[in-house]
Formats: sequence, structure tokens, C-alpha cells
Amino acid sequence: MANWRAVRGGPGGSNVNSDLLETRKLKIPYHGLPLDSMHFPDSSSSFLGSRSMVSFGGTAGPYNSASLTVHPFDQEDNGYKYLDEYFNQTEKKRRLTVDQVEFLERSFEAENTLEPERKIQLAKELGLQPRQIAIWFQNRRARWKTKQLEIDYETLEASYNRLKTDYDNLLKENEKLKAEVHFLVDNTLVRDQGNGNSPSSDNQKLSEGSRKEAISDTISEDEESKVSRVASKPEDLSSARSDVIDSPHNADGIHSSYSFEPDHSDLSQSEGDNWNEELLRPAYMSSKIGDADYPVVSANSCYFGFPVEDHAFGFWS
DNA sequence: TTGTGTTTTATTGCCTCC
DNA sequence: GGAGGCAATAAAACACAA
Repeated sequence: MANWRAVRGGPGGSNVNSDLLETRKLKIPYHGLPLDSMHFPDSSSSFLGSRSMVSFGGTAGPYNSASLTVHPFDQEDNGYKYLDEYFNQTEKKRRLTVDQVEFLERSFEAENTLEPERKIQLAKELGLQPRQIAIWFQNRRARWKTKQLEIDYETLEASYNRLKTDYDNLLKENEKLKAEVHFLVDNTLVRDQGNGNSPSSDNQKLSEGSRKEAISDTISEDEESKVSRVASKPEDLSSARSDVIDSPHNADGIHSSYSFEPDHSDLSQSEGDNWNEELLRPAYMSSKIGDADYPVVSANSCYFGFPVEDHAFGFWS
């Protein structure tokens, strides 16, 4: 595809502020030649005299200026020759030099938008068309945006991974705590039966199965709702996690719901709306059951308040 | 040398702002 | 309606492996 360039002119000469627009109005082959700079840019430009404007399909690699260091019009004797060559090599795109790109990069870092005056200034200094400067900035903004999207994606991905890890850990801890409750309930029931204790009047109202189910359901709903809240509110993760673990009644980190307190076992006291809590408390909230000592520990420990010999169950690995 | 993938330069059409 | 920005795209320039 040929490059296209607008013909500027008419009274008042060129309109360097509308390079792109004019390109769309009136199209003639552009061919990369700065036609309206036939009067060649300011010779004070540090970039003139280099390969800045012309690359006639040289075989040199990028940024290798060896074959591109001579401006076609620097050598008067060959002026027409180069001009002729220029028009005969019209379908080539020309890459900017390293110096030009570095200059543009610095300019872009300072300000990524381009006022008309600045565009003209850059064009003069680099010996390029204002239109080329505008295009370069446009493309550079597009590249910057793409890069920024990549960075944003990576940041979000890292954040997501952290949250997921925390969430998974909370789920595991929740499962562990539920298992602990099940085990303690079962252990208590076995102990009661082994001691030949007849169920209290309250216990008679509930089968063993329904007791466990009630306990399990109560804990499950509470804990899972907390976990869900934690997962849905990442910024409150630490505090929410603290809610799960810490008790308003226990500042030392012992789980309130499952904390081990002195045995006040008397199921006959459990009545009314608090029956679940009362069912739970006497059975496994004791630090002492019978003659056995039960260490009071946090949920992170492997003891969970039952005799050391009970560990032979292998329940806690 | 050649095929292929990537980067850079440039065009086009559409949109918004004034 | 002009001016300029942006997204999509084309195509040349380039890198690199086979």
C-alpha cells in the first residue's frame, strides 16, 4: 500500500496543525518525501545530515547508520541523482533513527500529548514532518496504553491470587474446626454412655443424631457466613479473619464458640432459645472432665482440649 | 536464504470537543 | 465544521530460527 500525503498549499501556505486531517482530504502518493520541506529544515538541527529522513531500502539492520549517514542532498553533485532515487524508491517506509526515537521518547516522558507548537518544534529539531511527529505520538500513546493494561492485569492477577490463597486457607480452617466439633461431640457422647449416665430430661428431647446435627448446622452456618463475608470483602480480610478466630469474650485468641471452659455440665439448665449454646457448653467446653486434665489451647493447636491419650485416635495428624 | 513472527510507521474511519 | 484523538488495520522493516 502506498503512503499518501496531502497536498498543502494555496494562499497562506502550509497548515502544519492539521497534517493528519489534510491527509484525508486530498490524497496523493506521499512516498515519505517531505515535499513541503524541499526548502529543508533548519540546518541547525542536530539530526540533519544524518540518516534521519531517508532510508533507501538499505540492507543495514535497525539502528545501523553505517549505510544511512548521508543525507541525499548533502552532496550537491549527487543531488538530482538522490532525488531521482528518492522518487524511484517511493514505496519504502523509513524508520526513525535511534537519536530521533530517543529524543521523542524523552519528549513523550515529559508530556505524552502534543500541542501544535511543540509538534512543530520537535519536527524542526528532528528534521521530520510534523505529521510524522503526530503519528509517532499517537502510536506511542497506543503502546503505552497496551503496556499499562498489561501492568494492570498483572497487578489484579496477583491480588486475586493472594485473596484466593487466603480464602482457601480460611475454608480449610473452617473444615478443621467443624471436624473438631464433631469429634468432641462424639467423644462426649461416648463418654456419657460409658459412664452409664442417663440423659437429662433435656437430652431426652433430642436424639443424639439430632443434637449433632443441630450443633453442626449452627456452627456451619455461622462460620460459613463469616467465610463468605471475608471472601467478598478483601480489604477486611484480616479483621474478618480475626472475627472468626477471636472471641469477644476471649482476648487471648481462644475460640469463643469452641473455647474450653470449666465444666459446669448440667444439661438440665438448658432451656429456651439458648438450647443450642447450652447443649454445646457442658459437653466439650470443659477444661476438666472427670479426673483427666484437658489443656486449654487455641484451635491452631493439635490438642483441642481432650486428654493426650485420645490422640491415639489418630484423628489429628 | 527463506519463512515466520514481531515491531514500527502510516492510513482510515469514527468520535468528541469547541 | 474544523481539529485532534483513538481503535483498527495495513504494510514495510526487522529479528531470528531452520
